[in-house]
Amino acid sequence: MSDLLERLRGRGWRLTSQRRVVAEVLDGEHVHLTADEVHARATARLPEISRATVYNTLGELVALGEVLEVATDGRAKRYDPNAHRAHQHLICSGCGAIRDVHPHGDPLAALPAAERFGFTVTTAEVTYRGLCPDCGP
Amino acid sequence: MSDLLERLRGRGWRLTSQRRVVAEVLDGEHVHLTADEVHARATARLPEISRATVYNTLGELVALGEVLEVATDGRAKRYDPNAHRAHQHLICSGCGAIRDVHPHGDPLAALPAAERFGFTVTTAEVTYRGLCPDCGP
DNA sequence: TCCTAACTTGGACTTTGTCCAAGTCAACAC
DNA sequence: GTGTTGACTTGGACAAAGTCCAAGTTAGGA
Repeated sequence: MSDLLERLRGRGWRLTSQRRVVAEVLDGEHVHLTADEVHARATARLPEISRATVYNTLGELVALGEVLEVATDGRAKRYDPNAHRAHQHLICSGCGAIRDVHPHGDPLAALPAAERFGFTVTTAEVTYRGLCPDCGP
Repeated sequence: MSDLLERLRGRGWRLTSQRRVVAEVLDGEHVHLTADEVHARATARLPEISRATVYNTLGELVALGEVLEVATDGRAKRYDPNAHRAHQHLICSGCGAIRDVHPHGDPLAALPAAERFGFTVTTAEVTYRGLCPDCGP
């Protein structure tokens, strides 16, 4: 993710301290933070950053394809910086913990043409749910 | 769904006019309504039904396994009465239309033990996305 | 160093959902 | 049929998550 900022600058992004901090907070492969969590961590480094800017920046990163938005439940969306390697999510129904997982095969291939109803289908998102070792079976 | 009410009564549910109306609104195989849409349709038949009761009743139907909750995006949850036949969802990124679809095989089987991290995995939910015929390719 | 369009800010506002005390009523007993 | 009672419903207050906007600030090119 360290070169993310350079990549974005190449795309005409204006590099502000706020955007830099948000990108730094999201750095790492296995992070799935809510917007509020991002804001809290960003505030630790840049006390005056506003919620609106965090939302704006996350929205831009998603639009640019650098971050994935994950709507795991009806609650807050989570932001996943691991956008450059296909993966799915495994979520604990007990505590909400999220892991990136890599199932076999391409889930898109499982949907036959007859079940596509004329749609141009582009993505298949799989959410596995269960109980993590801590939450017991 | 017409026998749903009888089934619920057998489970000790008190059969009120409000619950009957909510169940009737959800009747049908290919409905994916938000709580507010359910409330709007319920109000047409029973003007004084409250939002709280609609939320309560939907929550109970979900807990009883008669209705599925579908969190397709970060917006309102949708309620799917087609709970007794396994299926997945295909969503148009343009207009939000939702279709029930039936992919080949069991998506759960695609997740190898090594990718389960000790979780007891019980469900796999697949969301296909793309553009419907009306929204064009 | 200046200029300006782009960015940020705080607060008001919206949407979606939850909670609660008070009132109502379905179902059972008689 | 009537009475009783605990379960159900109601409206309104509240909360969480996110959007919007006018005013102020600033990155980066000239």
